[in-house]
Amino acid sequence: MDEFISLILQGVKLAKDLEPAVQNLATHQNQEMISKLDEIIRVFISARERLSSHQDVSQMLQQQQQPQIDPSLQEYWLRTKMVELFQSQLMAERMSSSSGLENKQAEGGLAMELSGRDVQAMASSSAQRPRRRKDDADKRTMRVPAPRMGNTEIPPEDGYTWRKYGQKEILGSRFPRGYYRCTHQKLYQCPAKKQVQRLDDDPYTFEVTYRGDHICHMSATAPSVPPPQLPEITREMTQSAMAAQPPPWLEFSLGGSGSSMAAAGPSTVRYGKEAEFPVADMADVMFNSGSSSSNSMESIFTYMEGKWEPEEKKN
DNA sequence: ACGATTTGACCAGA
DNA sequence: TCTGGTCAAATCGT
Repeated sequence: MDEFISLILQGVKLAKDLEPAVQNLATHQNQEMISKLDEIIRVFISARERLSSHQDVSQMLQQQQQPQIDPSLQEYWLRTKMVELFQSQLMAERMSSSSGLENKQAEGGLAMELSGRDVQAMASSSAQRPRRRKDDADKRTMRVPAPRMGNTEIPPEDGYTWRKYGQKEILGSRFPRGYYRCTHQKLYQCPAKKQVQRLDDDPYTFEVTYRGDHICHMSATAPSVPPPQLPEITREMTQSAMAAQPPPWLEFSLGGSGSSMAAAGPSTVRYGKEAEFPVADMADVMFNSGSSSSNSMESIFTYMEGKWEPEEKKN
C-alpha cells in the first residue's frame, strides 16, 4: 500500500512539474509534453495496478464480481482528461493572445497526437466510419463491461448523473439504444449526452457514446463545489460522493467497504435532496482547472488526503 | 409533490 | 422515405 501511495504522489508531482509548461503551451515542445504526459499516465496506471493487486482490495473486487476494466480504458480516461485540460488551456491562450499561428500549430499538434481517432481506436474496437456527420466531432465511443450480477440492464456507471429521455429500437440491433442527457441540463444548460447500447454479440458489453462535454461542474454556480465544512462527514456521504467518481476503476478502488454500491439503483446514480450535488470528483479537481488553474495541484493533495485519511484510520 | 422513466409521436437529416 | 434522435404526456417511485 505504501508503494501505491508513493506512486500516486510521484504522479501528482510529475503533473505538478508539468503545470508551468501548461501555462506556456504555445512555446512548449509538444513532443516533450507528450512524453511527460505518457509518463504521468504510466505512473497512475501502475499505481492502480498496485492497488488492485493489494490483497484486501482484490478480495473485495472478487466479492463484488466487479469486471476488470480494460487498462486501455483507464488510459483512455486519463488521456481524455488530459486533452480536455490542454484544450481548455489552449482556448484560454487563444483568447488572450492575438497571434494565432503558433497556437494553432500547438493545438493541431496536441489534438492530433492525443485526441480523436487514436483515443477512439484505443477505446473502441469497432471500425469508425471515415465519413463524418456534422456533430461527429465531439462524439466519443467506448465499450464498457456490464455488471455481471444484479441488474445487468443498468448502464454502466461513469460518475455522472444522467436522465433517460428516450429509447429506440435500432435497425439491425438486437437491443434498444437508450438516450441519456445530463441531469443538470435544465439548471446549468449542460449539453452532455450519452447513448448506451448493448452489443449484439456480447450482451455483457455496452457501447457508450458520449456527446458534448459536461459544463455543469465547471460553472461557478455549478454543483461541483463541496458543501460547506460540515461538523462530520459520514461514511455514507463519502460513499455517495464516491459514486460520482468518473473513473470507474478508481471508484471501486477508493470506494471503501463496497456494500450497496455494486448493484446501485436503476440507471442513474441518485442522490438525496441534501446530497444532490456530490463533491467535486478527483477528475474535476485534477483536470478542470477552469479559470484559476494555479491551485489545481494543491487541491489534488487536499482531495486525496481528505479521501485517504479516513480509510487509513479505519483499518 | 416532485423528479425520473417509459413510450408513442414527431422531426430532421441522409 | 426511412431511420435515428428528441419531445412530452402518462406513469411510476420516493
